Parts: sequence; C-alpha cells; structure tokens
Amino acid sequence: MYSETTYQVLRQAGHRVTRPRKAVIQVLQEARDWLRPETVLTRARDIYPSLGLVTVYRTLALLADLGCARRIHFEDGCQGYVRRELGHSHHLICRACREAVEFPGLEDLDQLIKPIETRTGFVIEEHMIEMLGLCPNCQQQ
Amino acid sequence: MYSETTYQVLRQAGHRVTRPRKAVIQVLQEARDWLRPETVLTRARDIYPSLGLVTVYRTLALLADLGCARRIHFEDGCQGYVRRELGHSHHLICRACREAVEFPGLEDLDQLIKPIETRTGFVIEEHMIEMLGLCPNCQQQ
DNA sequence: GTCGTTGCAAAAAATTTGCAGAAAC
DNA sequence: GTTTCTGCAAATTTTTTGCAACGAC
Repeated sequence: MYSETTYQVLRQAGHRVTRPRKAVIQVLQEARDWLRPETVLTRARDIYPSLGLVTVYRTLALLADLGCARRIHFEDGCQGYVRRELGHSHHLICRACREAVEFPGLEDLDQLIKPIETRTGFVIEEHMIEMLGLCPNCQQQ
Repeated sequence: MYSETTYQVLRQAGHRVTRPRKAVIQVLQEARDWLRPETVLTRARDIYPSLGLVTVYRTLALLADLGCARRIHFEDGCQGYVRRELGHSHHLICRACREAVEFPGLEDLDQLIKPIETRTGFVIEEHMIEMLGLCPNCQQQ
C-alpha cells in the first residue's frame, strides 16, 4: 500500500512520519488526478485541519526527492504533483479530468536514445516523458 | 534562417513584426543555451535598450504558441525557453552548460505508445520528451 | 489613420525563509 | 530530552493585468 511504503521510505531516509506528512500522503494516495499544492492543502485539511501551505510545499518536495511523488509538467506550467509507486516510470495524463496513470519505463526507449547520443556526442543521463490525452471516461463525452 | 522564418510565421498569423519582437527573436537565434525570460531581457536590451520584461514574457509565449519557441521543463522548474526550428521535435539539454540541441521526433515512439493506449484505454494526443545529460564539451571537465 | 503592440506601474500569484513553539522518536 | 518538523508571518520571486502612448502596416 502506497502510504505504508512511503512511511518506510521516509524513515529509512531519516525523516519523521508526522501527522501533517501523513495527511499529505493520504491525499496523494486517494487522488486519481494530479494535484497542485493548493489543492493538496484543501483536501488534506479534511484530515488534519491545522495543516499549513508551507508544509505542503515542503512535503511534496521531500516526497519528490525520495521518489514517492512526481512533479508533472505541461507546455504551459509545471505545478502538478502525483503519487509515484514505480521505480522508473512515466505518467499519462487526461487533459479533461486530470486523471494521472503511471506506467513503467519504456525499456525500448534506450534503443532510440543510443543513436541520439552517437549523433550529438551527448551523454544522456536522464529523460522525462509525459503523455497527454483523454481517458476512457472522457472520450465518451 | 531562423529569424526570417519566424517573421513570416508572425505575419502569416496576423501579428506584427516589431522592434521588440525582433530583438527577442535575435536573442533566441544566437543563443546556444536555454534562456529564462529575465536572461532574454538582459541580452535583448543590448539590441533594443528600451525593451520591457512584460514584452519578453508576451513575446516568448506568442512564439511558443506559433511553434517558433519551446518551453522546456525540468524536474524542479519550467522557466526555460529555446528556439524551435523543426516541426515535431524534442530537446536535449546539457545540465552543465545549458546547451540545448533540437532533434527530430522519434518516429519509432509511436510503436511504443500503441501498447500503452491499448492497455490503458487512453487516447494519447500529445507527448513531451526531454533529455538531460552532458554535451561533448562538458564531458571533458 | 487604424488597430495591434509596448512599457510602466501596480497587482496578483507562486514560492521561500526566519523563527519560536510543537511533537516525533 | 533531543532534534526534527511545523505553522505563521513576512519576504521574495515570478507572472499577469490595466492602460495611455506608440508605431507597424
């Protein structure tokens, strides 16, 4: 389960599992959509009312650092966070309802990257892929 | 040449080719690295001193809209712009010197996307790929 | 001359920092 | 008990808006 795993990751990295952090983690776990810090705050205050926005920012950044959340980016902004459960993975986002689906990294991508390295002389250390589209639900409307 | 092409794109879309816009376009053309709006302003003021930051923001957004610039994104921010000359393309960024190299879209990627659509039921309309690494120059240091 | 565009100032939005008190462990 | 963490207020940074003057066509 996402929250339990996340608690362990926090502890193993020497961080404390506090009530504010638990509330943020629970919100990420229950969300099907991607979330902005402000939205996380609103939802998490149902669980832990005295939560502050600053703590949300700090917790999301920490979780992203530890690999338990991912910051997602769009052509015109990059304020979204989603839960992340897989190691090397990417996200697929519905542009209508914001649903975010995680899928494993594309192994075959390495074969596409090789020729780019050869041609450009770059060493590619990291890649970011995001896909935007419509989820099954929103296609029907 | 990038600037000439860009002027045409602007005109064809019913926009005017003004001195402030020319300055921004020239900066994009001459830059090897990705640029933040503030940086564009500094460099463009060498060409057109009375340029304002607001115009830089508006011009970069317009150029991105028209496909002549691309906003690039990183794990921790998305404030960068680069010149864009190819139709469907992606960018490869050097994490040390910020050099940005454009490369054509990966046709083979479609074959990777298909199975994801099948598995998730999503219709994928757009994808964003960015690669981070070290350019030949920075590898030597 | 017309109408899109500009730059300024100001506003709004987004994010970060300092710090004393609270609470995990 | 110690040390990390929290929330507030305030500061900073980033981006947007309103508007009169300007300038491309």
